[in-house]
Amino acid sequence: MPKPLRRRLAPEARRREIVEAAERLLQAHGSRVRVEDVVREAGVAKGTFFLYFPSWDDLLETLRDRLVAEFDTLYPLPTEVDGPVDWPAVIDAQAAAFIDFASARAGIGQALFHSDFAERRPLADHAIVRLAAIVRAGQEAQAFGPVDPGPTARLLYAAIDEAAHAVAAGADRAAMVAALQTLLRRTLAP
Amino acid sequence: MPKPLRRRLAPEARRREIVEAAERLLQAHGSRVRVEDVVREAGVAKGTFFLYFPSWDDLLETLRDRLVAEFDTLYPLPTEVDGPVDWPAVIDAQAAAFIDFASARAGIGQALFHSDFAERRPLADHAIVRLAAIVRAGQEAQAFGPVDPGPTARLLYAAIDEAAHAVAAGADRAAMVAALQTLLRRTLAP
Amino acid sequence: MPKPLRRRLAPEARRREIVEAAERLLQAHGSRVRVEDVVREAGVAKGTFFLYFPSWDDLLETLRDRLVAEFDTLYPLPTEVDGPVDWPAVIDAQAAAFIDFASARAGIGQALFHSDFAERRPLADHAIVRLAAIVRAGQEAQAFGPVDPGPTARLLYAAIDEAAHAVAAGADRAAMVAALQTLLRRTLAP
Amino acid sequence: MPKPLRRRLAPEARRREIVEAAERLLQAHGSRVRVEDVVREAGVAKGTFFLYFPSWDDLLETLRDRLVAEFDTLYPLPTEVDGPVDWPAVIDAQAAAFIDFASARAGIGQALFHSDFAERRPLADHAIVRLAAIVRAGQEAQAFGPVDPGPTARLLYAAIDEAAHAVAAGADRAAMVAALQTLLRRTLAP
DNA sequence: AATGAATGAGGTTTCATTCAT
DNA sequence: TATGAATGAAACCTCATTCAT
Repeated sequence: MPKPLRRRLAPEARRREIVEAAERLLQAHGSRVRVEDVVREAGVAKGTFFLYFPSWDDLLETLRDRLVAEFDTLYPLPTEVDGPVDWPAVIDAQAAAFIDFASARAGIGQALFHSDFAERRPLADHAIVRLAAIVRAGQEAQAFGPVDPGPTARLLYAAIDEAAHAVAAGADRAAMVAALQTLLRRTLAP
Repeated sequence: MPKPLRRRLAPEARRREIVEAAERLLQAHGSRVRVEDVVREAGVAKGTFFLYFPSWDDLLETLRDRLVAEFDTLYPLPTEVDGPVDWPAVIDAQAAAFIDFASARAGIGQALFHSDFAERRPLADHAIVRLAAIVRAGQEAQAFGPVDPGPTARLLYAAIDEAAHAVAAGADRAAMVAALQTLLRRTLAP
Repeated sequence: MPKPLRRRLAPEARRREIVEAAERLLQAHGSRVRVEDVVREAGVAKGTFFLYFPSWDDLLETLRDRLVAEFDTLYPLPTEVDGPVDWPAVIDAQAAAFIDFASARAGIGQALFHSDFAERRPLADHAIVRLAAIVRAGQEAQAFGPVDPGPTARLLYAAIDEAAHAVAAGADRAAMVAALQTLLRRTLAP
Repeated sequence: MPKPLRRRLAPEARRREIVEAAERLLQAHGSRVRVEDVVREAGVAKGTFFLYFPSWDDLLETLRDRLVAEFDTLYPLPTEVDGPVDWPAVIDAQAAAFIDFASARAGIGQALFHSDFAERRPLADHAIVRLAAIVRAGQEAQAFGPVDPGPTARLLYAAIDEAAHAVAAGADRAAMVAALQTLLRRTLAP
């Protein structure tokens, strides 16, 4: 049995390895994953885990922040500096992007957003705030009707999230995207 | 001295006692509730619990079925035997009913539908099927537009559920209902 | 391998078995003893331990209370109902009794009274209060001089305890008892 | 960029830094202090600690030796070269000195002398030997009575230590010193 | 049918000590 | 000499489930 030898890494690198190991496992097995599994996957000792994360929930929180930041980076909101924005198209694109992003990460999504963890450590509604901002900008540009942005953004986000969930569960992507776009466009129509 | 055997109740009654004890506790404390808590609340021994439910998850499943059936009984769908049906009004009424029903049972809802349990034991999409039926009936009556009933029902259900969640969490009920009705009517408009 | 079969006992009996197993081990190995050791010695599962004691320190506290009560029962203080009391003799007898009692339980004494546990869960100074009561009664009976009972009792208890410790560690019992009795009688002499 | 090597200090100085950091922390927090805390306080790496002390207990032993030596230096025993010695006064003075010395270092005292460490690494009874020497010298000078020096010194030390402990815990210093001096003088009186 | 004592695998977390750099 | 990332055994504790009574 080849002893797996102690590899010394820069803290950020080791931390990232653990995070990525967790990501892989959560993706595959959802919230059944435990510290024990993560350290095996990452090839580190159990103590090493707690060197980087005070508790299991702190790892999940890190993962959640990472995921949110990653989406924001991949799909930034347009600004008006480059000319007028086609807000309906933006909503469509963001929704489609979210579906693809989230349905490709269904296991993680379940573990982070639809599990007991989400209940224990509620998330500031970043995605909803983001959506509400789009709605308000579209309203200012006369592209959207006079819906109440806050509550509406919340409902739309739920629909988008559900679409991602459905696609991940095997639903027809094209049908879901079409239904979602109908819902979005009609709800926000002037 | 013969033990004071608790034979007071017929099996069905005993089973119901346990179920109702669980309901009360889940409502109050969500998915943190344990077998231990339920048997204490129900006034039965731990073993008795497993006499009636092979596992904890089976109790939750029972609870889920009960909840679904209760809603269906309280808010039955109209049939056309009594004359034409105002389908948009039906959707509105069902949505409002759901919001009130679910937001009054937020703890249970969390434990049954937004927890690890929901993942372990996925639910046949009863509520969505029901909504799709309404959509189809409305379409046949020319009251709704040509949306794809299955996917659309799924998205609408997500929005309705989210509205209930938001109301339970303290959001303004009137604003949520208004936003939701806008979304429903516009999405389904002919 | 003969599976050790599950023995069902009355709670008090099982609790006593655990306590006594702990007593044996602490006597032999002092504060190195762990939950794991106790359950093995008692022949119960780990969970059973925590069924009876919320934490390890709670077991130690139980042991401490037991020990104190046992001494009080074995060597009760005399009352004046049966005629005048020879207080110097009482002090001598109590001290000798304590030495024998405690030196026969040195391991336990260490774990309960001279360990980090004693620091974490300080004990109400039962033994000192008891000694102070004897000093005061002796003073009222003109048998003892005008020392300050509280502080003096504290110092005398320390001396008695140390004598027990020394005897347990192999010191000559007769010499320790003699030195202690000299100290007690002279300190308290009228 | 070359690492800022901390070669500032000679080994002896570095070692003393660690010892003093430990002293400060033990004084403040007793036996709860860990290696981690000490190295942070001393500003050295964890490995450095084990370069100077093979184990945690070795540090504590060093600390103990230091403390004993410090007391001996601060309060040396008188010799007869300068004329006759007032042995009862010496005992009183040493006791009072010990009380002040030890009660000002209660945290350290707990960690070194009243903890599991004291059990793991028993101390050669330096303080007791010292006290016995005083008793014997006093006896030779006819200042003390015919008590058994060894056992008596042990008991007296226990009383003195307890007095320090009590003062540190908030007891009235004057009352404790008075009670202790009564005990010492009477026990040793000719 | 009912009980509740007992189980034990599984979970998180701690920390003195090691060792690659 | 110094560092600090890494280790891993060991600790405490939980709780769904079992089974002798």
